[in-house]
Amino acid sequence: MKIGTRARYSLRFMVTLGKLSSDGEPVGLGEVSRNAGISRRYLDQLVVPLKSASLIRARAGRAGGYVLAQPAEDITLGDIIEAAIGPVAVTECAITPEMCIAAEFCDCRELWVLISRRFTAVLNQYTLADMLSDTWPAKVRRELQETDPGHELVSL
Amino acid sequence: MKIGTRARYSLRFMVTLGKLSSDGEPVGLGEVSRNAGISRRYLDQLVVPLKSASLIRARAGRAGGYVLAQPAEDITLGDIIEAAIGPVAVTECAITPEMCIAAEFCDCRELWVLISRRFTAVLNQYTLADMLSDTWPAKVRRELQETDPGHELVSL
DNA sequence: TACAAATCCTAGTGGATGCGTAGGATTTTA
DNA sequence: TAAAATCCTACGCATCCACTAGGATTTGTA
Repeated sequence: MKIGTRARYSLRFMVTLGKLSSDGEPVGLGEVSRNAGISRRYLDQLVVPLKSASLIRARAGRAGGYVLAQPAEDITLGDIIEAAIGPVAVTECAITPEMCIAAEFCDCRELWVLISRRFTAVLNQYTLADMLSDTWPAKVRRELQETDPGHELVSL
Repeated sequence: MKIGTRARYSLRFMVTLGKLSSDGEPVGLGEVSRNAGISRRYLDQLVVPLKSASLIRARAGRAGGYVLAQPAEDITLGDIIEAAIGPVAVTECAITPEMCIAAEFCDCRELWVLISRRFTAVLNQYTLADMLSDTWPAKVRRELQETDPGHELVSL
């Protein structure tokens, strides 16, 4: 149930782009590639859906590159992930109830819906600006403490 | 990032077993297979880790089958899923920070940890007994209303 | 106007993983 | 002793993922 590189790299791309393009000048994929540790060729592809979703704008040609198409405050993490891989859900039946409603024996769908919503809730709660801020780690840590105290499996 | 059949069927298996074995007599895989809509051969495999985790007990031989090894109240959904597919996390780096800590450019790990914990929090919040109760759908619905009101994408 | 540097578009491929089947050995009860 | 169940290992197939590749097009600059 792991999230694949498409979503992960897309997010990392957006974060990196946000860092590098603070002056508003377009940033080339080569530079992002070096800074984010993602193959340039692969970035080529990842960028397509982000552009279709109007999260970034491209300038072709020499001295071209990409810029955020909206202020980072207006781009939620959900926007990014959904653009990258489509609707976020933990099972197919959480998106398309008809697939499972016929199967009267399975009482699990409610659970998968609940988990899927918790998932998207986090994604919609934060924006790219949150991740760009240097208080980001502290913010997450605080959130973890509040909602899930006394859990130290992952140190963070 | 979908959950595979291993986890989904394992949960469905446990629910079905709970329903069928209320009298304490072992239930054969054939019967579960018919009731849960899962291939008997496949169940054969799914059952192994559940047994290792002491969630079910087997009786071999004729008139054998499986029983819950603990009261349904004591089996959390997290127990089941973890037995089926191992630690629940949305990325590898959420489990093994060392994998990513070297990469100083990626600020995404915190997010994946947060989401993973939200995931497991739901799983640990409910038990098999919850799912066996006929108030289960209502309970989930209430939970959704409270934490995420005004969200009607999936009807449930 | 030519060149360089960038985006853009479409395939294709190798590997891994997931899903399920299959055969048969072993245990236990009737 | 036969039947019905668990138990164990292997394998096959399909699908998806991650990434590479080649080249076309756009655009700024000398």
